[in-house]
Amino acid sequence: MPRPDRSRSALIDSAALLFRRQGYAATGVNQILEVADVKAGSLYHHFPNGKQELAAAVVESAGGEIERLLRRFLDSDSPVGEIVNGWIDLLIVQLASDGRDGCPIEPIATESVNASPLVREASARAFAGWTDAVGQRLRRDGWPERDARQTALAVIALIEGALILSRISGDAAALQSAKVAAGSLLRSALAARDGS
Amino acid sequence: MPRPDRSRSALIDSAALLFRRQGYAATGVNQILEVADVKAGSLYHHFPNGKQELAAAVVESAGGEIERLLRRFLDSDSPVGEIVNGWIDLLIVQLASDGRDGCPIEPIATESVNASPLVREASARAFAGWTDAVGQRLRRDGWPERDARQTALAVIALIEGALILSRISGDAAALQSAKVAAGSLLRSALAARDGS
Amino acid sequence: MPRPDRSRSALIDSAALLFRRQGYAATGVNQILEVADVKAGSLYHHFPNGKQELAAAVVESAGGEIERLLRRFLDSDSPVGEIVNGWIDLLIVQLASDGRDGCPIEPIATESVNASPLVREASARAFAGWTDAVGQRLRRDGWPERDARQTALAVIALIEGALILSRISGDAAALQSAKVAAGSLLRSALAARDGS
Amino acid sequence: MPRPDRSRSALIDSAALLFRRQGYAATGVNQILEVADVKAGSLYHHFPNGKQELAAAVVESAGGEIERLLRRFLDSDSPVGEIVNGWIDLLIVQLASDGRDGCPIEPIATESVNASPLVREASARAFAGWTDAVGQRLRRDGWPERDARQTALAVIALIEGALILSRISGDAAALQSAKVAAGSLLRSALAARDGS
DNA sequence: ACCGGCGGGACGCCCCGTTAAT
DNA sequence: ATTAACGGGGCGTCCCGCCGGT
Repeated sequence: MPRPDRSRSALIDSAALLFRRQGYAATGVNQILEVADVKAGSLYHHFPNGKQELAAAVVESAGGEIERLLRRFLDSDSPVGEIVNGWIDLLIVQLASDGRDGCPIEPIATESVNASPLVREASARAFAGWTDAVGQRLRRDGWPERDARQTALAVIALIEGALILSRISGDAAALQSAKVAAGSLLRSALAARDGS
Repeated sequence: MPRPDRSRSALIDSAALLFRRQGYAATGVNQILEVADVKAGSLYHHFPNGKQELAAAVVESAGGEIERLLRRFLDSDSPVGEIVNGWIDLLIVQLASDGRDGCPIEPIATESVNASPLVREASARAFAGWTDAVGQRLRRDGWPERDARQTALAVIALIEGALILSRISGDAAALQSAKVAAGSLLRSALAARDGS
Repeated sequence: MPRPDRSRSALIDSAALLFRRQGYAATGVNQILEVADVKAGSLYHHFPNGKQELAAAVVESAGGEIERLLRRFLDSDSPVGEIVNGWIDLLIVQLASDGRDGCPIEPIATESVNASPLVREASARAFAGWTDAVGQRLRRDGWPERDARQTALAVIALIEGALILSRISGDAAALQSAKVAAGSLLRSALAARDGS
Repeated sequence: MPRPDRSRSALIDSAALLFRRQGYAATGVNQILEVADVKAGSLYHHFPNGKQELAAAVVESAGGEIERLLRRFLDSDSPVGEIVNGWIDLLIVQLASDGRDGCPIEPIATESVNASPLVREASARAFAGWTDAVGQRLRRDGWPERDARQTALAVIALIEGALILSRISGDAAALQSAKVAAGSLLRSALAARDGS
């Protein structure tokens, strides 16, 4: 007998995997159910608003998990630039994995931006959380508030974009360039601050 | 009487519009046909491989158009940084338009990355074209080949990523930050080169 | 804490309302549960045979209530014709109400005629009760058994049919015509008897 | 190879049969498709609004067919009362058939009255057509306009109601009583007119 | 005895992208 | 070169058990 609430997390996990690889619209609910080994009735019990609500839960879950991991990385004493470089290296490895996994949130977010406010808002929260994580670390390093926010946002954008380009082109060149560029952004601003 | 080949371009234009707003999988062939005012038979006359081939044509068309426009911008005598800033300003305006239009290619590309090599390759070509346009301008400015390529790729990734984040968050902050960051990347690399 | 058996009557009342407006098959058990503010477990406690048994209970309850009301009307000293006219006037008012309510039994009965003997028999009993009520009054007025039965049946049929036609056409014309016709049937039969 | 437009009429015929026996909501589209031996795609080609539009077409088709038949009956020289008696006898025979067939329109109409204006209006037209057919015959017999309309409406209501009661009770008593009552209504009014 | 949460399959209607015929 | 037909699958919701708690 399955213990209560196995269904819910199984659905989120399976959906996260499939959305990440195939996209939101291209992934059928039935496929998710099959992978999760859960019957349709249960989905509707846990997520009365169906696929959209499930997607929002996936975004929240994956976004939160990534944010926690990111914050743990950023808590280290290493320079931010090195931490971000390490982070991107992780993405490169993921990209080389079987599923050619990219960002777990971006496909869901992009496809739902004009269709599901529920998902859009969850995605916005997730990205904001990541940006805040980086921004707070920069502030701790002594960056002025405004510069910290802007640079954090640019770094997240740079990584997102590079991940997409790399997935499409099939090689890691974009991510490698992003490493160099992120290092430059984080260093150059530092230099500017030091130079003041 | 419609002149020959009205169908083909009407299909591409309509599909481009709809894919950009709704995504690839979420856009039905019937919807495209209706908007284009074209009957199903014509689609399979011009694009025997159906929706995928149409999407590839859209990517090629939109990608080429953007590349031509980008090259015209980059031909100016202004500094690259200013040109890129102007480019991003255009995207900010587009984002504020009715359709909250983002990149015309990225949604198609992301959704097709694991599903349609045809589209994936067309998308890769488009992004490579843009990157080359920027890279060539940097080389003309005297940048060494390797730096030019890397920085161009990073700038395109940065813009792509910022556009996505801005679309999702609903405000232009990410694109604004991208402007600052792009300026920094293009300037700092120049400085590094000059300083050497 | 809800007092025992609130659930049962709440279910019957809610189901009666919804079946009458939407029909039997078109009304979901979940909708009934929601309106009744009762959880699924309770339904299958009170009605082990589920929706069908609930429908039968609704028919029995509503049918009995109407029969009691009808008998009270018919107990008056007024001529039958006038009583029936008053009855139809009530239906006209109900029809003009918010829910455009028709007969509470007929939709359930019609939909179940070939599907649920349980409900079919309950419906037959309800209609037979109404017919008997009218027939008994006619006998009390001195009508011969056979005429009383036939005319009572015809009057009930006439009213049922007129109610349906009025609901569909959206105006009360059919019910108005039924008033005239019912008066004629009850008078003419009387005349025939007197004239004999 | 099926010749064009076989699908459309096959769908209407099959739906008419099934709706009449099982009701509208209780009949699944898939069941109709199976009986008609037609694939789902075709249904939505001929009836873009789906089940509702199909039901409206069924009502229109069956209603029209009955009206034509009814008018042919009423064109005869026999007295109206006899014609109506003959008509009811037909219904009694139908009721005794395998499918316990009742009115082909009433179940659809009743179930859709609060759900589908499309069907409601088609049903109203059908019933109005039948009423007009009887009313016109009465006028031809010399009845005054108002009496003709009212009596025609009452006769149709009486027959509809009796058919329902007979279907539910499982015997033809209600229809038999309706024969007597209809005869009385049509004769008594005639007598009144003659007596004037 | 009564109620609540969760799960289970089946099926609801609709529409998809596509192919053949007229 | 348009209208008809084709299967298959889209998501949602159906009605109903089986528990555990009270």
